Amino acid sequence: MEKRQLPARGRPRKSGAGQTRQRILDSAEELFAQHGFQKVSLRAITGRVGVNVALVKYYFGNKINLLNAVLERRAAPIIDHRNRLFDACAERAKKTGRLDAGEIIEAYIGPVLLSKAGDSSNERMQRMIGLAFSDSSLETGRAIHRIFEGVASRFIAMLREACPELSPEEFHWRLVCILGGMTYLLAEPGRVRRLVGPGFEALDKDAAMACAMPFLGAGMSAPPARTVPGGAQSRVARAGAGDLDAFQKHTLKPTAGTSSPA
Amino acid sequence: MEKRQLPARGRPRKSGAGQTRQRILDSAEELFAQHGFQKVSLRAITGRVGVNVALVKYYFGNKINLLNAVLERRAAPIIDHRNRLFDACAERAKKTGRLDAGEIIEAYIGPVLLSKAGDSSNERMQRMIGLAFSDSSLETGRAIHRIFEGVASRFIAMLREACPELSPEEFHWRLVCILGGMTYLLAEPGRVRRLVGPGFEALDKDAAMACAMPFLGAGMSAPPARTVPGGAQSRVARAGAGDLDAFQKHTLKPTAGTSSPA
DNA sequence: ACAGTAATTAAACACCTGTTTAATAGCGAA
DNA sequence: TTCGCTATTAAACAGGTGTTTAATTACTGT
Repeated sequence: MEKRQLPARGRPRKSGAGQTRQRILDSAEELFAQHGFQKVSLRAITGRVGVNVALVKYYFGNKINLLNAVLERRAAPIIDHRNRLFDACAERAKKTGRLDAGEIIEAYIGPVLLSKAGDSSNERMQRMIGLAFSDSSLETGRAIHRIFEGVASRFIAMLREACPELSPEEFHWRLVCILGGMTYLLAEPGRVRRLVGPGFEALDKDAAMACAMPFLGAGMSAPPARTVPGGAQSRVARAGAGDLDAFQKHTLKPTAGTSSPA
Repeated sequence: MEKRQLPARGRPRKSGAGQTRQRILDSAEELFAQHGFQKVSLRAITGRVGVNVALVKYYFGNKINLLNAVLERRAAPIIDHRNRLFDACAERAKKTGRLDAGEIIEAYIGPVLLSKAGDSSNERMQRMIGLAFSDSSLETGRAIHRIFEGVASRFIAMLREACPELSPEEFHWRLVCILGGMTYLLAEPGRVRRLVGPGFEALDKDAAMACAMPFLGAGMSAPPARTVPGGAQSRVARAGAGDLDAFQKHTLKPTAGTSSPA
C-alpha cells in the first residue's frame, strides 16, 4: 500500500509561498469589519484562505494579537493624516487668533471616514474601528485605544483649547456625543435606515461627512447650558407641561457640581 | 442505606416559591446591563440565583426570548413617558407655530437617561439599551427595534417635521449622529473618560443630559451644509491648507445627489 | 386516596471556541 | 547526503455554549 496519499502535510512548494501571513491578515480584516471581533472565529478566518488554524498561533501568537496586527497595518496613514490636518488647524489658528472646533473635529473624523476612491481597505477599516469601538468587550477597546492613543489625546487637547468657555463636565459630555456620533457614522449597520426608511444612497461616506460636520461643529460651538451648577433648566422643564411630574423634579434638581477644583 | 440524600430534585416547598421567574429576570437584567447580551451565559444567569439552566427554557423558551422578556418588563413606562412628552411638544407647537428640534430630542432621550432617584432598574435599563444598540449582532438590535419601533418612528417623524429645511440625506446623517451620541450617553463604558482623564463625577446622568442637550439641539438646528448637491465645501477644504491633497479632492467632489425623487 | 400538573433538577447532546502538540514536507546550507 | 530550519498540517485539549430530555418532587383538584 502507498505510504501517504493524504493532503500534503509539511512545508508547501515554493510557488506563491510567503504570502500566507498576508492572506490571513486580509481575511481577518474583512471578517472583523463585517461581523466584529468577537463573533469571528479563527477557523472562519483561516478556513477562507484554506490554511490551518494553528497558523494563527504560528504567525501572531493568539487572536487578540491578530487583531492588533490587522489594526496596526492600517493605522499609520490615518494617524499621519490626522496629524497633518491638526498641524494645519494650528497654523490657521495662529493667523485667525483662535482654534475652530469644527475644523478640529473634521480633522479627526475625516481621515477615517473618507476613503480614497477604490480603496476598499479604508472602508473595511471604517467599519472595523466602528465595531471595535462599540464592542462592549474591554480587549478590543484596549486594542483600538493603544493604537490611536496619541492622536486621540492631541485631538482632545486641541478641542478643549477651542472651547475654553465650557466647564469640564460640559466638555466631557459633548465629547461623548461626538465620539458616539462618529462611531455610528463609521459602523452604522443600517438600523437607522430601517427606521427612517430608504430614500437615498446611504452608503456615500463623503456625503455623510459633509452632512454630519455642520451638526457636530454647531453642537460644539453652542453656548454652555449653565455656567453655574444648578443654574440651568432643561427645555422641557422650563416649558412646564402639565404631567411631567417626576421628570421635572429631576431635570430641575441642582447638579452635583464639578467635584474637582480644576 | 437512605434512599436519597441528594439535593432536592423536583418541585420545592411552597415557601417563597413562584418568584423564580422574577429572580431569573432580575439576574439576567443585571448581567446583560453589565456585560452585554452575548457575553453572558445562561449558566451565569441561573447560577447567580441558584437554579438550574433548564429553567430558562421552561420559563422563556430560549435566550433571546429571555432578553425580550427583560426588555419588555421595563419598556412600557419609558414608551409612555416618551409619548407624553411628545404630546406636550405637539401641544406647544400649536401655540408657537413650530416644533422645536431640541425639545423633541430631549423628549426622546430623557425618559431613558434620567432615572428617578433610587430606581436602579432604570440605570440598568440605560446600559442595557446602550449595549444592545451598539451590539453588532442582529438579534439584539432586532429585539430593541421591535420594542421601541413605535415611539422611535414617532420621534423621527416629529423631528423631521421640525427640520423641513434639511434634505433627506442631511437629515439622515444628523439623525445617525444623534442616535450614536445617545447610545454613548447611555452605555459609555468609560473609554472617553480614560482619554480625557478624570476631574469630575462622570456618572451623573442628569448632568449628562443637561450638558448634551444644547449640543444636540444646536446641532440639529444648524443650517444645512448644502441645499444643492455639490454646492457645499467642507471647512477644511475651504480653508485650503497646503498638504491636504487627496482629502480636498474628495471633500470637494460633488455628492451623488439624492437618488430618490421623494 | 389518587390522578394530574407545576416546578425543578441532573445529565447529556451536539457543537463551537481558542489553544496547543507532535509530526512532516520542502528548502537551503554544509 | 545530511542536517537544520521553516511552514504547514492533523489532531487533540480543555473547556464553554445554548438546548433538550427524563426523572423527580410537591402541590392541587377530584
